[in-house]
Amino acid sequence: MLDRDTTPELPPGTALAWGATPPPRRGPKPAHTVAQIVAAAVELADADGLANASLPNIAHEVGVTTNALYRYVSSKEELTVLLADAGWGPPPAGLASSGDWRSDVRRWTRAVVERLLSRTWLLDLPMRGDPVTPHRLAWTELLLRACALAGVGEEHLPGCVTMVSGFAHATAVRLATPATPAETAAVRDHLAPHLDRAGSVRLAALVAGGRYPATAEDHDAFFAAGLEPVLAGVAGVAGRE
Amino acid sequence: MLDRDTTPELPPGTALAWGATPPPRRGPKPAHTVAQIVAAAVELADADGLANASLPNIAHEVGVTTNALYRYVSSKEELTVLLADAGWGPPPAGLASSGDWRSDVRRWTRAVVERLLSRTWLLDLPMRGDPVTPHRLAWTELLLRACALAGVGEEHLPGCVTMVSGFAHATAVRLATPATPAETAAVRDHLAPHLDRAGSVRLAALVAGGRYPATAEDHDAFFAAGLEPVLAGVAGVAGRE
DNA sequence: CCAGATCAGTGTAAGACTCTCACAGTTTAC
DNA sequence: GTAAACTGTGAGAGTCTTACACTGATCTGG
Repeated sequence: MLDRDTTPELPPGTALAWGATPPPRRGPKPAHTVAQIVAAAVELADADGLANASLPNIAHEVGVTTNALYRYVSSKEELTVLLADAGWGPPPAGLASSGDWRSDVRRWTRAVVERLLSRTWLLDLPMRGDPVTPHRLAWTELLLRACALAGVGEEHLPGCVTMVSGFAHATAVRLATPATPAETAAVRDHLAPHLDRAGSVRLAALVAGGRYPATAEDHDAFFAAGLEPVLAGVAGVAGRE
Repeated sequence: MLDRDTTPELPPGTALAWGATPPPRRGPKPAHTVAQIVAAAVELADADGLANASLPNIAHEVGVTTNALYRYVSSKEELTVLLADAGWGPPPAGLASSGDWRSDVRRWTRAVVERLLSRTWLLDLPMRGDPVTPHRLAWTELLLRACALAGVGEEHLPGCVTMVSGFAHATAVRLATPATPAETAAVRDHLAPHLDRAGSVRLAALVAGGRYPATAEDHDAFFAAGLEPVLAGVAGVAGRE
C-alpha cells in the first residue's frame, strides 16, 4: 500500500507521470525506478499486446518479484496511466508548425494515426476524461497551436481539438485490424442480404461499392478523403470570428 | 469447443449477432438462448461496469455453471461482440430524419453521446475495424442518411461518418468521468506550473480560462460548441460536389 | 415400428493465469 | 538503536479456458 501520494485529489498516476519524487526517506534505497518499470511494460506491450504487460511479466523483466512493483506503483490502474503516456511518447519533432495551418493539422492527424497503428495497444487502454499527462498534453498543445493559427477562437478550440483528435482515433480504430481480402469478401457477402432486408440503403450502397469496410490498400485514400471534412470544419469556425 | 461456426471467415460473433441459428441437431435442446445470456451480461454491466459482466457472474445470473456458457458462445471475445451490439441497442425512434440535415446530425450526435454516457462500459469495450453488427450498423445508416441529405458525395461519406462518430466518441470520453470541483481545481493547480515550464502556452491559456478540462456543468455548452466545427465540416464537403 | 448408436447440453474438476494483501527479513537513515 | 522502507515468500479471490463423465434427445438400421 503505497502512501507517498502527496496530492490525493489528482487522478491516479498523474503526479508520478510528471516526475513527482517524494523526499528521501528512511529505508533502503529503491533498486529500480518507475521509469524502468514503465519502460519494461512498454516493451512487453510492443512485443505482444497489452495483455502481455502484466505485473508478473513486468516484474520478471525488471528482475524483481511481482509484489515489489507495489513499492513503486500503488495499483495496476496507476501503472496503466503511466503506460499510456509512455506509449504515446513525445510528438515527433517534425510536427513543429510550418506556418500553414492545414499542413499542420494534416501532419498532426497523420502522426497520431501512425502512432496508434504502430502501437495498437494504445487503443486498448481505457481512457476517460481529459489527458493530464505530459506527453499527451504535448500532442494536444501542438494541435491547439495549429487550430489557433487557423484563426479559431478560444471558445471553439476545445471543440476543434475534440473533432480532430476524435477523427484521428476513429480512423485508427477502423484501420487497426487490416481485414484480409477473404474476410472482407465474407463480410460483404454476409452483410448484403441483411442490409437489404433492413432497408439500409446507404450502407448497402457503400458495401456494394466496396467502400465499406475499407481494405488495407486504401489506407491513404481513406485517410485523405476523411481529412477533407475535418479541415473544412476547422476552417468553418475559424472564418467567422 | 463450439463447432457450429458456419462461416469461419467472419469476425467472431458476427454470425451470432445476426441471429444465425444452426439447424436442429441431435442432443437435448438448449435450456437457454444466446439472447438470454447477452441480456444477463448487459444487466450486470449496467449494474456495476464491464468487469462485472464476467463469465461466472453471467452464468450465475442465467442459472447455469460457468462452463455451460461455452455451449452458446465459443469464447469471451465472441460474447463481447454480442455485448457491444446489445449495449448500443437500436437507435432511438426519434432519430428519423427531420428533413433538416443539421438537425439530423445534431440529434444523432447527441443521442450517441447520451447512450455512451448512460452506458459508459461501452467505452471500455475493445473496438477494432468497422462495425458489422446489426444495431451498430443501424446507427451508422442513420448518420449516412443525414450526411447524404446534406449533399455529401459518395467519396466523402465514409470520411464524414468517421469524423462525426469520432467526435461523438471523443466527447463522451471527455465527459465520461465527471470531475468533482475539488479534483478539477487540484488538476489545474498541479498542471499550471508544468505547462508554463514546458512552454505550452495554448494549454496554459485554456487551463487558466477554466475551459480545460470541462467541468460537469457545461456538458451542453461543450457539446454545442464542439458540434459547430463538425457541422461546418459536413457542409464544407457537401457544397462543392 | 422399435432399438441403439451418436452427439449436444450440463456439471464437476482442474489448469494457468490475473491483481492484490499480509507477513517476515533485511537494509538504510535518523 | 530505533524506525521506516524495500524485497521475497506465501496466500487469497478472481479471471478465462479445457478435459472428462453423465444425462438426454435425435437419427439410423433392422
